[in-house]
Amino acid sequence: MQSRTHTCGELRLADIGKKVQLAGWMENVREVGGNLAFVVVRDFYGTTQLVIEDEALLRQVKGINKESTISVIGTVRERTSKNPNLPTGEIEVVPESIAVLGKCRYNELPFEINRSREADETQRLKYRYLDLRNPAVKQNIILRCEVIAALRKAMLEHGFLEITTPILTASSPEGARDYLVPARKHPGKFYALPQAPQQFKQLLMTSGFDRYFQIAPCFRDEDARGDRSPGEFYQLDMEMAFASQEDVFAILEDVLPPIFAKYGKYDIASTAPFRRIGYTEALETWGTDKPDLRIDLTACDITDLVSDTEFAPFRDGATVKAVVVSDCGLTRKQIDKLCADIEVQAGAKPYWFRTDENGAFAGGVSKFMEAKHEALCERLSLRPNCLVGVTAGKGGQAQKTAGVFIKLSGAAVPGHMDRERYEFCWIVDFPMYEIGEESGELEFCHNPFSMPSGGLDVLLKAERGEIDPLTITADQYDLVCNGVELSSGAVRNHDPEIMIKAFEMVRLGEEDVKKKFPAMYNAFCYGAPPHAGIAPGVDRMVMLLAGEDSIREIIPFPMNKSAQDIMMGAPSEVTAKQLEELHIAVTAE
RNA sequence: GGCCGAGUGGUUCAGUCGGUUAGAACGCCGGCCUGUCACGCCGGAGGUCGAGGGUUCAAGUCCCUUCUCGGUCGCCA
Repeated sequence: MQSRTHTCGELRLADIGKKVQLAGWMENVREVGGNLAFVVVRDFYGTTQLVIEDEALLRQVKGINKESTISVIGTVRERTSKNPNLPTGEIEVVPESIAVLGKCRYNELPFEINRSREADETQRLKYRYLDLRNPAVKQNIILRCEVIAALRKAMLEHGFLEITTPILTASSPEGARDYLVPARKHPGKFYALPQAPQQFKQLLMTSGFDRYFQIAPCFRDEDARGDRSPGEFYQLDMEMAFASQEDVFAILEDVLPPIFAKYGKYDIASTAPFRRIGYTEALETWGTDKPDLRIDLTACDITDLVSDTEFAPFRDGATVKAVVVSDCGLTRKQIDKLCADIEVQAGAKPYWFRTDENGAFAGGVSKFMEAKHEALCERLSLRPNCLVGVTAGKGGQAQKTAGVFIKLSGAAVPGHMDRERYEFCWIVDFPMYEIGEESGELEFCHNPFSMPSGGLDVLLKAERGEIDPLTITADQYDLVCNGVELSSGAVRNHDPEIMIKAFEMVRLGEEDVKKKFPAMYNAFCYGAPPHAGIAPGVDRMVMLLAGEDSIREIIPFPMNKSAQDIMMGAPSEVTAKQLEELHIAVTAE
């Protein structure tokens, strides 16, 4: 026997008179008097109204708890009072019989299904299967599926092969904290879940696969953020042989804009070529390596103008940056709140002053700036009614604070942010090395797989002291959208000789390379193609497309901030027998 | 791990300067209602104010400790 002839989102005026069978969740019952009542049935596809006109049926319906699943056999009828807001609003079904398929045993739920987004998040996660009944919550999961399908289709069309790589693999010595899996057959040894398929995809290149991609699960044991799920996440991981940075950019500039235009909450998306911004320029101009280009504010260096003022934070070698927010109508109270929020995020206090309607300096640190009135007006193009954020500090602190000032004031002051669009940019020319804060010595800045721009020659020059190693950049790039780091990639270092030299710069050598990346080093000794790749985060992409602020809204079964799955009870204790088989002793209390 | 915020019926929240019986909305239960669609109207049940300690004649409110959740920084090659 058929379980249903139509879905709950399907019936229209054209179906009038048909005998149908529907199945779904009993969402609501509205009794309006006499024996007249309306029942809303919901399934994946929509809702359909049943009209109850019969005393026996009414009594039966009143005995069923909401959210039970029911099966209905009845006849489609035109409504006498239609609801234009619903796709099925012109018809209703007159049931002849209703059967309960799955009883909801509770007449009170942890939250109301259609308002679950307002409920406490812990409750939502504990009862995620109920939360997901809410069509608005479900929609993000549908979007996720559509986006992944579109990405996969586009990658295949561009000649990429999807190849899966191991989930149980070896711990990698660099990067994030690993998730470890004890090896039963090898006491004292552990597998690790991959932080990314990085080494496998490079090995695939060495094997002669020309274009690889994978919707790859990645595991990192680091603390969560609003835009960072704890534990696990997915990347559109890709790699191309005999390819340069330009080839990688061309692929993503071709693949992403149509998907953002089609599935995004906003209609406007950058088209190729995306703007390219040097890493150093990004820090100086926007105070961050992930600028939100929807905001029209930038930072300007005023160190030379204010280093001799009476104000201590601007003196003694501090860098001072200014951010001009024109046409600022914020009250004193609002400015204080803004600065307080900035201080929390930046870890340093921002200063400020403003120009009044006549262009005179007022408020905040204005009395220290007055001496340089003319020079500041010229440097910053100050007009009346500007708010000027001033940030100061050693090293990158002034930049960082200015970056947060731009981000928060751009969102807070009307007229400086065009929200309804997707603004992409590439951040390029990352430094290869930096001076480590703890060691005080030269260290890799990002990852050691990247090719130094200029290859072996620049490394040799640095070794001979002809150039400062800190000026060496890597062929490494980030893709940023609306202030979110979507992706990080690089032209890889495929040459063992350059690899060793790159390691020697940080006082390591061939043995260290072999020890840290044995498979890759060995493979590269057998003839490797130059190759490059990138790995956009799928979760963050869907989050941007859905216009959500929390990454948990676009993950079917997310963990909470503390990396717990309250619904499943993970992580959990295991039996003594399991531990014994794994040769594991738990020392924690 | 640091900092900030939150925790009050099933849910979301209010609760003034510490002062009588801790309120509202939604949900739930009962009654009424013949075209509702966030149905409406009347009535009712439902609270260890996260936990522990303290100050006080008196604590949801003040103090200390602690737990949980969220945001943020550290961290995330």
